[in-house]
Amino acid sequence: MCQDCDYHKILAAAGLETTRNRLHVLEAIGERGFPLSAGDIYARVGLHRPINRVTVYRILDLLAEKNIIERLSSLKRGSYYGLAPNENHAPHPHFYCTSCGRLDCLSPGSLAVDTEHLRNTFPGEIERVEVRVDGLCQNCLQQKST
Amino acid sequence: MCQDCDYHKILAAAGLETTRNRLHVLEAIGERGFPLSAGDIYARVGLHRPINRVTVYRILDLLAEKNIIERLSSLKRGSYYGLAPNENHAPHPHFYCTSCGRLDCLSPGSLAVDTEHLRNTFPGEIERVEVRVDGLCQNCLQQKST
DNA sequence: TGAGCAAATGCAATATAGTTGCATTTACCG
DNA sequence: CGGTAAATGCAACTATATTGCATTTGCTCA
Repeated sequence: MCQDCDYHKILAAAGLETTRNRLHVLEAIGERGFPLSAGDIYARVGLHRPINRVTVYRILDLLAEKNIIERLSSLKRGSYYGLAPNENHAPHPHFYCTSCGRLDCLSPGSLAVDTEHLRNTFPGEIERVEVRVDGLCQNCLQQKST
Repeated sequence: MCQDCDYHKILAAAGLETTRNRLHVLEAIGERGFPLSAGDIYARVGLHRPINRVTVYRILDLLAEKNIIERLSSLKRGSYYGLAPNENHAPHPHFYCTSCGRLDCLSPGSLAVDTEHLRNTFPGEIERVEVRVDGLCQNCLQQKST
């Protein structure tokens, strides 16, 4: 993710002003193929223009609340952020490597979860389902065996 | 979870000494029907006997590493801990209420995930799959509507 | 255009969760 | 009983995130 998303349009659709910081944050998240930590995003945005750490956190909170980005969890401290599912991106599971700490996107179809039954029977309200696979990525696995 | 687990036996099987602190940590986790945060566990164990925060963290790390307990993530900061899947407990998804912040166990069958295909095709090594449903629990949903 | 205003951002201080190094205590083994 | 390794305690520290308040930015309407 993502060449296909017009960030300006997305922000406007959510009723948010299109500031340079917000665009840079979105670009930082979208230009990598995998979710980033707040610290990573802060560092990447900072390459373009000085920005305050707090501003990054606030933008991330705002974008997550508006469902533009998605907050993802892992076994590491701190959250990761990726573009939220939308017309261009189907919801998909992630893979967390317990060795190198990188979070990767798995293809939407790689792990089928049938939420139908739960949605029909659960007494509360379901907003989203997060599926994360933990283990060793190919790289780390190979390095261990040599 | 869990009346069915003999914690002493479980610790011994993992080659760990059965200290009072470890038993109290396991009891604290097992006696509630849902996973607890490190802070909760620290507080509950402290009711029996003074214990150091660091000791709790170290025991949690150790038990998680030995697969006796399972570290769970949520949208909140910090991890939750529950008894790990074993002969008495099938792996199961969890529900995180974004309003009250409580993490609950869902029944093992409530959300079927077919990992077969992924396990056959994934180039790395898969250790576990964590499935978390986010939304509003029944309680919080009712309180909002009144 | 520019004054007024709300939203966005910056900055410093603080909070929360977890970690590290080292000293002390406990529990096992001969 | 004495020696030794494991477990625990304590203080300091790190990383991540949040809060309150001051300043800047950018939109709106005269």
